[in-house]
Amino acid sequence: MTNIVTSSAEYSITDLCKEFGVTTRTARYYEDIGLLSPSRRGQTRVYSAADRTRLRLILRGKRLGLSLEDSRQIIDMYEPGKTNIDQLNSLVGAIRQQREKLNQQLDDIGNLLKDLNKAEAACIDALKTNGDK
Amino acid sequence: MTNIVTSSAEYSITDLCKEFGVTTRTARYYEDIGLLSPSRRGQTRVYSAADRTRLRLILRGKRLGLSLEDSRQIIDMYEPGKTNIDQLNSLVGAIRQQREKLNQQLDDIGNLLKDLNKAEAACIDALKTNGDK
DNA sequence: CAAAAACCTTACGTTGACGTTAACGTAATA
DNA sequence: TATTACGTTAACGTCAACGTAAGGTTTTTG
Repeated sequence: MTNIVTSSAEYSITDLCKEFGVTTRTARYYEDIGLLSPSRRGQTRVYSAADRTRLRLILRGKRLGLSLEDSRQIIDMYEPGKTNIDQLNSLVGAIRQQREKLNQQLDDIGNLLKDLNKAEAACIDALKTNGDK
Repeated sequence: MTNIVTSSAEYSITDLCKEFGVTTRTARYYEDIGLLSPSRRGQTRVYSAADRTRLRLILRGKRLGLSLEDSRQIIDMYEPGKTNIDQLNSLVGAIRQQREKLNQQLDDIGNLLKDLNKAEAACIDALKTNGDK
């Protein structure tokens, strides 16, 4: 259940997981590998809005077929904490690489959608032709 | 569909795999699980244009984060060999489901691209500001 | 106040998608 | 003729991303 007193949002592990349709095992696993790091109240995990956002980004990545390491990279892009120039430069490179991959995906999706349209049309046609046999 | 003069192109396993940048192990594995079924000349595999197309579709699926089983489903859509009406209907359902997933992906990619643009801009800005330290 | 619910850690198990090694056959080539 | 290149099967290994107990606290609820 959500908290009224502390207005800055907090989530229990089950609440958060239910919201995104993943198991608690998943959230704990993401913590194990350092993708999430909720604070603690005693032993119990307390997830902040920022944690929630990170999880959202991770799952978006998954929908796109990214590995968790890919997602980690991308999420790290949002917080270029270390202002080392070399790091920034390689970051720009990584960003452009990701963008190329995404453009390839866009292309693939377009083609696949076309294929699906054709397949559906053929199906419906077969249903019509065959429907009155 | 494609074939007019039986332009029977043939490919060896290494040629095909080199063309698509996968290992022969991969092609054999796809055969193991029934995703490819090249003919044989003696023991040796002989891949046809149709086999090549199937491989291309499988790899396109992979780029989109599909599992091999997903790709199998989709590829099977292209050959609705069995004109059972129930199958056709469920096929149409599957097609629409895939389309929804793809639309979700389109949305995700759009957002991710936006994020990457922002991240890149921030990087470049940091480089400019910091470049003359 | 007892039982159920929700939290925790630890640790072994599983699945998909191949990698890798071994052991061998065949065919062209130096 | 021997080396190289390409083909084969069989089988164990690996890695990511969790699933699934097992066993223990704490909190909530009837």
